[in-house]
Amino acid sequence: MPRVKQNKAGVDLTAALAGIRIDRGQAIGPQIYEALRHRIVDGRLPGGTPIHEGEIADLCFVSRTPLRAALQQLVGEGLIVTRPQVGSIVAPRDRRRFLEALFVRSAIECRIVRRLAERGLDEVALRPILIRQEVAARADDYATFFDADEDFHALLASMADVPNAWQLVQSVKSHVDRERFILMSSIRGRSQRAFEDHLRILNAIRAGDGDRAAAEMAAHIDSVLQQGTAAGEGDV
Amino acid sequence: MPRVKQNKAGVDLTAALAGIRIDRGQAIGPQIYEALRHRIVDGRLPGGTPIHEGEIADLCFVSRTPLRAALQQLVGEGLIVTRPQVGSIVAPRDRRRFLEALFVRSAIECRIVRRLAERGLDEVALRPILIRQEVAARADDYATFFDADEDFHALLASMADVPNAWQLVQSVKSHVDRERFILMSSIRGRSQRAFEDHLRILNAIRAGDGDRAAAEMAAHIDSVLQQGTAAGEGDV
DNA sequence: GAATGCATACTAGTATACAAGTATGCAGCA
DNA sequence: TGCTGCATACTTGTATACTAGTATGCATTC
Repeated sequence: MPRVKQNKAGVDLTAALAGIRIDRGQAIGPQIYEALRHRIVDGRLPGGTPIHEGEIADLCFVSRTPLRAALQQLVGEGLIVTRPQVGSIVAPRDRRRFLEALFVRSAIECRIVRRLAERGLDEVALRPILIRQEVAARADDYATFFDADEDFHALLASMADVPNAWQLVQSVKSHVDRERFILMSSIRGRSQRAFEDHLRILNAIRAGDGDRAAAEMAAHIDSVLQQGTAAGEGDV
Repeated sequence: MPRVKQNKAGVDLTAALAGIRIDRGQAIGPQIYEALRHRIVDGRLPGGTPIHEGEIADLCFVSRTPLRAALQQLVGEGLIVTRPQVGSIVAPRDRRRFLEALFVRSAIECRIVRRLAERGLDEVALRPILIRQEVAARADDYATFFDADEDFHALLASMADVPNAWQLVQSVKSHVDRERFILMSSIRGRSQRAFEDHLRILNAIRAGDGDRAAAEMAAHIDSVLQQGTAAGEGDV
C-alpha cells in the first residue's frame, strides 16, 4: 500500500513537494532541509500541514534517514512540531515567535553596524552587491532583491568579523520571512524602499555614527511590522 | 573485532565517556547530545579528539542512529567538525569563534535588559534564584553558581518575552563555556563577583536606566576576557 | 631510491527492518 | 443511547545492513 495519501487539511503534498530534485552526488539531508524550509517559508506548506516521515520520504524518493536529519533541524528552528510516537506538523505561524525573531535579528545586526561604524567598511566588497540591489530595486524584482539582501546582511556580518552570527540570524529569520512572503510579495516599491534603507545604514556607518547606524538598521528590520497584520492562513 | 580502539591523541575515550547513563524511557539522541556537549565544554573531550560514530555508539551502548542525531546538532553548533567519508573530530578551540559567541551573547542580552528597563521586573520570580546565587557565591561554590547563573539569564529572557532568544544564546554559549571552564574554575571569589554583577544589572533595570543596564550586562559578559589568555590545550 | 598506481581497510551516508508508544474506531455492556 | 475497554492501525524512535567515497600502505616501476 502506498504511504502517500490525502490529508484532511487539503494540502496536496504531491504538488507542494513537486520540483524537489535531489543531487545524489551531494548529501541528501541538507538538500531536503533547504527544500522543506523554503516551502514552509513561502507558504506552499502552510502551518498545520501533517508531515509524515514515510510519506515525505516516498515523495522525495529518499529514505527516512536523511529526511529525519532535515526534520530534526527544522524542529530545532521551530518550523516543525513533533509529538513523539504521534506525528509531526508544520508549526502554525506564531506571532510571538515572529516578534522574537525580529528582536534577535535587530539585536545582532544593530551591534554589527555599530562595530562597523567604528572599524569602517570594505567598499570594494560592497559595491557589486549594491549594484545588484539597485538593478533589482529599479525593476521592482523582489525575488532577486531578496537574494541580494541576504548577501548584503551576510557581508556586513563578515566585515564585522562575526560571520557565524549571520548564520544564527538565518536560523530564526525563517519566522520573519514567513510573514514577509505573505505581507510583501505584492507590495510595489518595496525593494526600492529597502534599498534606500541600506544606503542610509551605510551612510551612517561611513560617518562613523554608530547610534544612527543602529537606529537605521532597527527601523529597516522593523519595517516589516509597519505593513499591518497579515491576513494569512487560518492558523494562529 | 571491537570498534573501540586506542587513538593516537592519547585521549582515553572509555574514561571520558564513563558515567553516561542512558534512560531508555526517554529519547536517546538528546541525552547523548547533552552528555557529549558537556564533555566537550569541560575539556574531557579536548579539541582534536577523533569521534568515530561506531566507536562512540558502542561505548554508550546505543546504535549509530540516535548518536548521529546528537553529532549533527553538535556539528551545527560548531563543536564537532565532520569531513564526509573521512571522519569527525572535536572542533579545536577557536578564539575567533569564542569572540563571536561573546558578541552574540552581548548583543542579545543587552537588548533584553534594555527592554526590561522599560517594562520592569518580576521580583517575585527573581527572588528564589537570587537567593540560590547568594548562597553559592558565599560558599564560593562555582558549580552550583553556574547552574543558578543559567537560570538567571534564562529568566531575564523569559521576562522580556523572548524565551527562545536564550535558547539561541545557549547554542553559541558552549564556545564561551569552553574557555570559561579552563579559565575560571579555580579562581576564588569568581562567583561572588558575578553575583555582584547581577545585582548591579538588576539595580540599573529597576532604575529604568536601559543604557546603564546594557553597559553592566556587557561588562558582565566580557568579564571572561579580563582573565587573560587561556593556556589551555595544545590546539589553536 | 623515489614516485606512482593499485588494493585494502575504514569512514560517513543511506536504506531498510524492527520496536514501542499513541490514537482511533468498534464491539460489548450498562 | 451512552460509555468503557480492547484490538488494530499508524506514528516516530531505534537498530542494523548496505553503499560509496577517502586515505593509506605496499608493490611495482622508472
